Amino acid sequence: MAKKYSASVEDYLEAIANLHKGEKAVKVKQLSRMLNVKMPSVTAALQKLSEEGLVVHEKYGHIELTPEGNEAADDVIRRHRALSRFLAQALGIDQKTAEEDACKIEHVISPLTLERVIKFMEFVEVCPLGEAKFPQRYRYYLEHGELPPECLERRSGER
Amino acid sequence: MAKKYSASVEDYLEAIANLHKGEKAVKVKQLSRMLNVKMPSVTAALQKLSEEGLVVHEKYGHIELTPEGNEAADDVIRRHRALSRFLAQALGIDQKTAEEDACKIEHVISPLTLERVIKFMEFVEVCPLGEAKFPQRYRYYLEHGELPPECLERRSGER
DNA sequence: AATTTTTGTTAGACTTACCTAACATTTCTG
DNA sequence: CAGAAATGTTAGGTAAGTCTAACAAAAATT
Repeated sequence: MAKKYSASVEDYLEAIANLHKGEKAVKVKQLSRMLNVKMPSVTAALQKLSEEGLVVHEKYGHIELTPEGNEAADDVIRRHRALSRFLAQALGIDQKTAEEDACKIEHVISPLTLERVIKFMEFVEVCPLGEAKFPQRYRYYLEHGELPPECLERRSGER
Repeated sequence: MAKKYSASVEDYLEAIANLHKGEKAVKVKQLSRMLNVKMPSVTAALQKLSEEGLVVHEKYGHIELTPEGNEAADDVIRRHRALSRFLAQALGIDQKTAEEDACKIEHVISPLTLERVIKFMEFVEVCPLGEAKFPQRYRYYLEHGELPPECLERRSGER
């Protein structure tokens, strides 16, 4: 259950799974472009992944994930999605940066923290109080550098 | 300004800076323990760091940071603190896990995301509305698996 | 179908960052 | 202060993961 793979291995698995969703068969070249790596590096990586039983790849042939590889890939993708959503929606980070950071953080985040990130999103979406407007207010704060009017009104006397 | 160092280099700089705050001179052995690495690895790393002008270290002697090394270390520590606070305070993660995750994420987070993490904490602390109680409510949600009473009361009719 | 182009692989090298074993220096202690 | 213990260094190895150059197979083109 949920072995620990290197960042590199996870990247390959993730990329293969994502490419697999397109109609065409997954090729070395595609992976090479997607991962910003030269083709020989892909070949070498696939060899290792095959030996480890995560990928099926015969010389010059298609690239597929084994059930185990698929499971691992799904896990990475799950982490990736949760993180990029969190970064974009909760922290108001632009899509591109959110993607990039998710790509890195997904390899190092602990299961507990991931779970909490997910819970956080749930909570924000579900709680009907001010929190529902939380992201919007936070955006305002980001853009204007000061609290939104509805927050300021009540400030005096508090604290 | 703010060059890009490897995770390993950042770890060494951070550890040296932190140990430096104690009274004693920083020694190889301490670093070795702190970073879970054998002594020869430390020696090798220090050699490289010396060559790069980040550390001053003569054979068998004390270990110190150059101004440049110090600046880099401060930067890492800044990232680390912001992240561990965020994880602990905003996401309600236990101190130990927050520390561990911060240690990893600090090496890969983008400047923008870091800034947003910091801004998020500022906002939560500063906004006088429901958001001030946000972390508490979120904790409740974590512990009980459902929204706190004050949220539930207003649920009907909304959406 | 033969040739060119594209894609994939092999071979071999390099970098980072670790390790163990053996040796050297410092520091502690009797 | 001399020997023992602790600390530090050197030498040499290993593993991951990348690269370039050269070769091989497959696909596309005429």
